[in-house]
Amino acid sequence: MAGVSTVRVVVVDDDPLVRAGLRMILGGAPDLDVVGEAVDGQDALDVIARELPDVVLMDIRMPRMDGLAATRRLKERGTSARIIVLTTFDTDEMVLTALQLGASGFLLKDTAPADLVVAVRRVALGEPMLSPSVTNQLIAAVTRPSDDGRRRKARTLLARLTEREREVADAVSDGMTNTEIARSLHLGVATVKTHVGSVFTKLEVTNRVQVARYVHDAADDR
Amino acid sequence: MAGVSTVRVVVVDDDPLVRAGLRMILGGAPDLDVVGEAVDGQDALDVIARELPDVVLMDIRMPRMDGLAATRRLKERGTSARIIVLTTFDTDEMVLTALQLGASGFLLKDTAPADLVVAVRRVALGEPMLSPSVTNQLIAAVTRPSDDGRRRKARTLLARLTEREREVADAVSDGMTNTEIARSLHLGVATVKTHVGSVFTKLEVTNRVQVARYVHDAADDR
DNA sequence: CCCAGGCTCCACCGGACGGTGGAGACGGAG
DNA sequence: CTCCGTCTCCACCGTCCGGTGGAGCCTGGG
Repeated sequence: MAGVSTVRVVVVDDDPLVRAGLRMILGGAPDLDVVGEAVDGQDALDVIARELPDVVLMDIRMPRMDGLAATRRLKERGTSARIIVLTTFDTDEMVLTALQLGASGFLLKDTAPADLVVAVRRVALGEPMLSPSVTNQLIAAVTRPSDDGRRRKARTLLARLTEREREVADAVSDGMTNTEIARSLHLGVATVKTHVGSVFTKLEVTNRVQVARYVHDAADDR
Repeated sequence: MAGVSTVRVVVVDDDPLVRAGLRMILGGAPDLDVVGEAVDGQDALDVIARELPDVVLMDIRMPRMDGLAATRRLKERGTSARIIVLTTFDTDEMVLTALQLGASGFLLKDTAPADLVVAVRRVALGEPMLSPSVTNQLIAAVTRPSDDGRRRKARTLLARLTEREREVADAVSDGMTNTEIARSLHLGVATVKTHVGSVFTKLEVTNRVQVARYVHDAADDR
């Protein structure tokens, strides 16, 4: 895909100095070709549609349409361009949002020129490229021990349930009525009521919404 | 911290050929110094305790004690050494486990020698270093679009609720009865029932457990 | 062998829930 | 001003839920 020969790049930033700087840095590499510039997200959509670049360097903070919105639009219309988000700040939320939108890279503006060139090359090849601090955020996001307290408690309590009770509890937390559960498990309604009752006792709750809470807490993956 | 001058490295792998290879690659860099080798996790603990390296290149698959277990032990005893996990395979689980244990890097054994040297230097400086495919796994882990679908739907539907209805819906999903909600919001039970009713209509559900599902889906942060 | 525990079911009851239709007050949009 | 939406409440009614106290059945362990 793309540049076996030359990697076509579009630079999107509202600051003329930044655009000039990027053009100079990337232009210094013989295998990179800055084929277009845009000053905001709206502009970027046009330029990218026209130039069909391999890689887009996209600022986030821009007037009219910001870089994340532009990235969303591009991905929606199935662009083949890989997008590197380039920003001064790396707030947690922006990083996750950008990556969820399908950005291939997330670089801080303090990235060394040489690294920037490397990043563009790698992204053009389909590899991801993140600044170290962004990588750290990603690791932190994945590592998070979640809501350990509630989850442990929920698991402990749920572990006391018998097989059948567990099935019933699951059905309850799916929002089913006793009658529906009875049908679904091929049981009498009376039996379901018995099971639901012992689930209440074992989980120390008094209504089915609270059962749903426990079940969902315990299931909460990741 | 550590190597302003020389980065002290320990290589841990049960395969003599791999150790020799790594020693050659890293030894070729004047600022890197391979100060020790270990053939398994158990051995590694001793060598690292003795040599106090800046960076450890740690294989996962090893006899006696594997690399992940060794990493855990090292971190438990508060080692200052940064650990790069080096393996042929990059299963999802191993990656997450390694990072949760505090590994600073996760590289595949097909990493280019030059990149390996770069990785050791960066990790020595406290930066993370992941192979592209590992980064992709992390991104995938964070992206999970499945959750997103339910969540968007839930948010959309919940957005239709009025302020009051939203409060009532929250109370409902906390497992409160109508009477409790009435007391907590200083309302008549009749009013609560009305609100609950319109919540059902707007969310297109028929009982309060299903309301709890929507509310929790929409709230599901991370 | 018996007993404990799990699964299945039953009857009864009061209270909570869910659906329907209405009403008065208030505030903002047209 | 009138209309519309929101918030507040009311009454009625059938259903479902949750609690209590049973009862058989089967399996596995002491």
